[in-house]
Amino acid sequence: MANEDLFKKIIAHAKEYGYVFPSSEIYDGLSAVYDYGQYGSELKNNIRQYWWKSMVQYHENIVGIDSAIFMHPTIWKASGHVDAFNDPMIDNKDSKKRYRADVLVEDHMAKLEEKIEKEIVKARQRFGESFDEKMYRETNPRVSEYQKKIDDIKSRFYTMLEQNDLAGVKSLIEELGIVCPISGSKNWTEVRQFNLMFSTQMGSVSEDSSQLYLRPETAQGIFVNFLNVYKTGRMKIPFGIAQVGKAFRNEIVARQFIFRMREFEQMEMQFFVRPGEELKWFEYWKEARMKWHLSLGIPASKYRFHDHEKLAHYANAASDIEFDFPIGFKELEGIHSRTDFDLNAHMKYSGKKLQYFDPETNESYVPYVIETSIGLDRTFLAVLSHAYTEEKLEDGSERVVLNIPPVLAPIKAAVFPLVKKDGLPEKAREIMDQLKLEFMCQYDEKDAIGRRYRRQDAIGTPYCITIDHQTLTDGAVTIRERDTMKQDRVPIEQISVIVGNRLKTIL
RNA sequence: GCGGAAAUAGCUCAGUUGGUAGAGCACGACCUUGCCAAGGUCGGGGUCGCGGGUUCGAGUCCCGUUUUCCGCUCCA
Repeated sequence: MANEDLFKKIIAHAKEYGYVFPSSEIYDGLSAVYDYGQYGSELKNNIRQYWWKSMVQYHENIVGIDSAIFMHPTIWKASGHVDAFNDPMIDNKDSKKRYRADVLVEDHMAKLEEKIEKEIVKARQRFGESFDEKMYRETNPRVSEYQKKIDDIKSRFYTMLEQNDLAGVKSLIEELGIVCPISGSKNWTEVRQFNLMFSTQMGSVSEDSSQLYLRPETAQGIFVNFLNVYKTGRMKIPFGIAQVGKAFRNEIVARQFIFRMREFEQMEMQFFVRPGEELKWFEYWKEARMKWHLSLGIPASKYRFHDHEKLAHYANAASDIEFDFPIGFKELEGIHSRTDFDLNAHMKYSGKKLQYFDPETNESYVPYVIETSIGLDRTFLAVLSHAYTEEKLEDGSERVVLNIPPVLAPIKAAVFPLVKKDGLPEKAREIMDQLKLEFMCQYDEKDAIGRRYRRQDAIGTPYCITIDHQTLTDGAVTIRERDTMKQDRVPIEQISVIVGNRLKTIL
């Protein structure tokens, strides 16, 4: 596929031009961990700021927080992560398929249940109205045989899960003669536990209570601060709490460059609303978030919604904004209606009353929550992969240019003296020293002017400012625009206005 | 985690049947010059991913391992 080649080129470009490096590279790297380089960290910062401005600064009813990565371990029990993120997995060696070991056993039990149901249906047909199901279950030898098996499996199996007895689970699977639905073989690997949460210790004690998790999502930091922010910020529903921060998931397979990493950054906002109004706000935020994406100047055809049919345990509506990456349409942002699941859970586990007193209705209630959760690294990848352009110019030459939205570009302007003599570098330095107070700028006097333009194209700098001999007499410079390669002669005083104007493409 | 492929300079790669590493670009200095890349001279940079083994001798053959890519699998 041509797109795979494109993806490889983007990854190579990202490394070659200081956007993204493999982590710990001189030590052979670390799987699925990446570092942002000198331009990458600028771009990432700019995306983060652009999001923060549009969410927090432009919404009077949304405030931002920055909660710790370490949190009380009980939070992850309340959120459901401790249960949902612990899956025993088993592979079939013949089909190479992987299954959740607990699901295999549960499916087996479901099959036995089905057999019982069949017997009962048959018996009901036979006995007609006089059929007593309860009696039949207890007395029929075949049915009670099945039931005994199920009860036996249940009692052993759930003990095994609780005690983390993975070897036991494996021998149970073998004992039950469970076969792989694909290969039909019983050739199983060992059962392994995949805990999607990273854990670590706090303090020097090795007790259970000191075990901590690195947060697998930032949302919980907002929920547990709901009361603090609501009270101290004098917030009135509907209101939102936003946060940007790292989250960690020990993915079984983390791949595809920075698309799926084990350490990643989320930009989240939890919007608290009156129960019953959540679906209205869900639609509102779906639209608002799509607008944000389109404000970056990336065409609408690159985005689409994907409404979830299968909802997570906490949600009553969910939709993803997907982006057309070189690897296909993939999730970029999720908008979820999380109901009151999280606040209720924390209320239950903490014993604190996480309610809102509505002065309009004089009622207290647990607010419902609409969540917008966008991957910062994924947005970075979306911007970068859309920006990467290989152009064939009229004169037959080629250039590689990053058409990054100017507001996000790492370097806003580059300053060049046309030649390295005749006082041009001095003049250029003068302009540089002024401009860099306002924008991220770069000074370059090496190599031919054309080559310097191309270097800036490759890192996505929207403007190049060239100082020539004439500048010394007329106080004007040449300003060259990245996308069109057009040049204009403008007075020095106007540079900052022109560069600044292009950065105002916000919403 | 399974299967397949790959790993040589910052990048793209060459390196014959095994005989202790090359090119272009990039980078640095100097010279020349200038409005859309690749002038000249000189220079820096590699224990060939890592660890074993075979061999008088391994970038080259064998085994292991790490990382990356593709497919499967998984995915709040």
